[in-house]
Amino acid sequence: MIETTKQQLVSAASRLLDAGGQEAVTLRAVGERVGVSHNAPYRHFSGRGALLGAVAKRDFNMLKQAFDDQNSANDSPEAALRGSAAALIAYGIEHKARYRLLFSDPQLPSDAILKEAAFDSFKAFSGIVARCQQHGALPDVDTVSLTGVIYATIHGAIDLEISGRASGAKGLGSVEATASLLFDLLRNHGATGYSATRPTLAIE
Amino acid sequence: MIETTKQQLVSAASRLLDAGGQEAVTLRAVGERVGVSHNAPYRHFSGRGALLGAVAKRDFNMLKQAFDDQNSANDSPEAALRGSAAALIAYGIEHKARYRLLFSDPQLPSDAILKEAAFDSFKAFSGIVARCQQHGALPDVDTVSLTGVIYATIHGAIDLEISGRASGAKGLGSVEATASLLFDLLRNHGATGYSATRPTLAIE
DNA sequence: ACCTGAACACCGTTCAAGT
DNA sequence: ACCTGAACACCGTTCAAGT
Repeated sequence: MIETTKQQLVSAASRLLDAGGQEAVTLRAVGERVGVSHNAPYRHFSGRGALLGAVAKRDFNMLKQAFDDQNSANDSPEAALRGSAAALIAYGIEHKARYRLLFSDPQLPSDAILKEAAFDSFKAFSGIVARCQQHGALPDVDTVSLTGVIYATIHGAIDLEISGRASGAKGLGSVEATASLLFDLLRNHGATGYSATRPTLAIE
Repeated sequence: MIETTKQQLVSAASRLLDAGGQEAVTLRAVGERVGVSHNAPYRHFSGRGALLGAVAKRDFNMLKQAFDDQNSANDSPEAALRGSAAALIAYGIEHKARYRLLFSDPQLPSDAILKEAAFDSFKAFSGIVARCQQHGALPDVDTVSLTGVIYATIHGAIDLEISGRASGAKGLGSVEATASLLFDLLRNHGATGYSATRPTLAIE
């Protein structure tokens, strides 16, 4: 399965994000990796922003898949929730610049297609939260609002971590510990040694 | 009280952040606002990054002051907590690019002085959390870890909001609603119509 | 339909020079 | 001590031209 030039450009941009962050993704560097000139990308994307948007769309789809996989692989809804959180955290830690592109970059031009991909991944996560509520593992409040709290907490913890804000002498635990504490508190202080299924991510 | 050239450069950078975001803060635009050449800033800062660091330090100090003010103005610890959250949220909404600079920009060069300013504001917030725990308004777990959860949630909600990620058809409530729901849930589902002292921010 | 090379406007930074 | 103007390397983007 060989990649088209367009797909190669997206892959090259993803690798450059991992290697050197946003600033490393210049059209000249992307072109060089693929073996085309620095303005060949304009034949496939309207500009640098649209290329980054394509990276984001691809990763949103992979995250949705990871959430769906957790949902299928775990009989316990709480295990699916913790496993999904772990998958998102792993993605953030291992692909900092890409995580920020998807969840934190205000410049990212989001067309309808990208918005849909982002919403689909959110829906998959939200569905797991709803399952937890039905099993009594999470409080019985409005599902979307509750998902908002959980999503915000995990995102905030990841973002503070990968932006270096948590590394100060703040004594903050790992991102996993923060997420785990939230889940425990939402279960009414029922601290457990619970361990979710180890997440697998099909992201290069 | 006239500003020194150095202070004028910091103020100009802050206003440019508010008006046009990070990309609008070019040394040429900063210099023009102050009435100096585009490389005059190098006489006061080691470069663009250090100038932005000075903006961040100033704002961290103002936020610490806002938290301390909330702590003094409210007899109820929970009112101080909700007021501090509201102050942080208001700063984020009204100064999006500056908020991101302080709490989310991985490029921001953080020397020891800036780290200390950031830590001091975190400590002020953490002290309010501790007061809430003593009054039974928050669960009796490790204070720093609990502050980490609360801080992550508020930061995550603000960041998703100002990066446009919450505006999709996700049905998410306002940032205030997300923070308020967290506080309610941490009090064991005790939903209240609680209203904190309106925060005031001494930020231009 | 897809790509190239030159060119343009813009940027951060450096440096020699001025007061 | 503080500032200026020219210059450099780099960038995204545009455009005329090639196949």
